[in-house]
Amino acid sequence: MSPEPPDPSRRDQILDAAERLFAGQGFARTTIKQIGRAAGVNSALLYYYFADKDQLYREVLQRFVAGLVARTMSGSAGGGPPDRRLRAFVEAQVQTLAEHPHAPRLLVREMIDYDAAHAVAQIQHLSVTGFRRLCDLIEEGQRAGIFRDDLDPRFAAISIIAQVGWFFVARPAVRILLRQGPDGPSADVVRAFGRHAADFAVAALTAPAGRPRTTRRPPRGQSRKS
Amino acid sequence: MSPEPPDPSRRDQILDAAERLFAGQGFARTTIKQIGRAAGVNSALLYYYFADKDQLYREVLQRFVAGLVARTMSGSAGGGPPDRRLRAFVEAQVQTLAEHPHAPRLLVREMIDYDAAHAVAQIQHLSVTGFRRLCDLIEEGQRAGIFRDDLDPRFAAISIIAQVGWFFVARPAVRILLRQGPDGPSADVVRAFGRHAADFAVAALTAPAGRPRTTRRPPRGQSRKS
DNA sequence: GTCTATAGGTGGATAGAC
DNA sequence: GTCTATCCACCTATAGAC
Repeated sequence: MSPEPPDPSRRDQILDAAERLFAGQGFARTTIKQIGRAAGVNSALLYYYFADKDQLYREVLQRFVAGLVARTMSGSAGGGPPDRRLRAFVEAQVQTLAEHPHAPRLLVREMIDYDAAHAVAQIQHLSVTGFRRLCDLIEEGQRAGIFRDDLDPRFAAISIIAQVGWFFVARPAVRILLRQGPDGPSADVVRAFGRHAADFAVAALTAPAGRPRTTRRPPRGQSRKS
Repeated sequence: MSPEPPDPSRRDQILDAAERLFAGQGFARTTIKQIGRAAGVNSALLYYYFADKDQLYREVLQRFVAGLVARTMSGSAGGGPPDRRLRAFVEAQVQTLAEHPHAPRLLVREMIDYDAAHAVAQIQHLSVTGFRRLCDLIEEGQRAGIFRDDLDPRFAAISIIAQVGWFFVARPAVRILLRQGPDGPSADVVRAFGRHAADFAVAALTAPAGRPRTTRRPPRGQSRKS
């Protein structure tokens, strides 16, 4: 494929191949031999570097999540008003996922197939960094009065993350819905959706300018507290 | 579990067991023998009713999607202003998924594992009904002037569906993020999130009362048109 | 470190009795 | 229609030569 890059250190070479395959066809359907072949090594060698298929999978996940966290964190860091940082957060999320299109599939598959049994540690990490950062951002905006304060920050954070997550996970459906080509939405459309998601989030959070919204809503005593 | 309902027609009995298992642990990890055991029949019998494991899976999907479509459609039907119907749409989506908590996992797994190869037909069906209905709703609200018109209706529809879809698919993560028990968010929290999602969607779509939003946004020539 | 060869286990699917 | 018994393919993981 490429003229044999000197030495991606074998180990990474295997991890790369594994990431591609796991993301592309899932854990179960990916065989050790496929990974070996794709990595250009004998399949038995995998057992020299990794204890078993399970551990290999966990390491792939770990490597990826670490990168994702680093990216989104740095994206929303720095100063500026909360809405600006919120926007940056969303766009960093989109950009990272656009560069690793199969990455979200890895995470989601993990959640779906194993109830995140392999990845609880990584997801917990994500939760105490990315998610928390987003919640803090929202709360800050609420205190500052530029975000409406009748939305639960944690729910809002989920809604915001969901937009982008779903867009990538449901790629095949999105492809059909938007009438895109067989490879899924083009890079242009992905970027456009990123801007949209940021707009949508900011619009939902922005406090209405004075007049109440069109819909009624009872005070609703925050039913979640246990 | 229940005192042996007389005759769920064997076939459905098998489909029920298969749906539970496929949703719970995925296609690959679910074995024919497991399904047989769970359905209380011999595994060989499955081949009397279904050609192979693949076809059984497709029938499970089909049965479920049909139900989902029927529900969300009737939920958003009827009269009322667009924002009210939008709210009804979201809440119908939540209610259906809450009653079939593993259902979205089935669909998503299908997209992730096989790029929706098994389910293109069903997804296309969803797209020409549920999704289109939602887009129409949004456009109607835009024409009526109660929804802002600077959002792309199809993107907005994706954002709206994403909230709920993600909430259920990412259940394990949501569980951790919201600090819920091992079984995932409680019924109360699910309902509360449903209300939130409707609020969030309506808030994002509702036209600002006069003054422009706080963030700048270039005219942006709808980069998606090819 | 990297390979060959193979043991050991499991799952999808079929044959055929009842 | 439903079951018993079994075949065959394939996959993970190990043993051991180089």
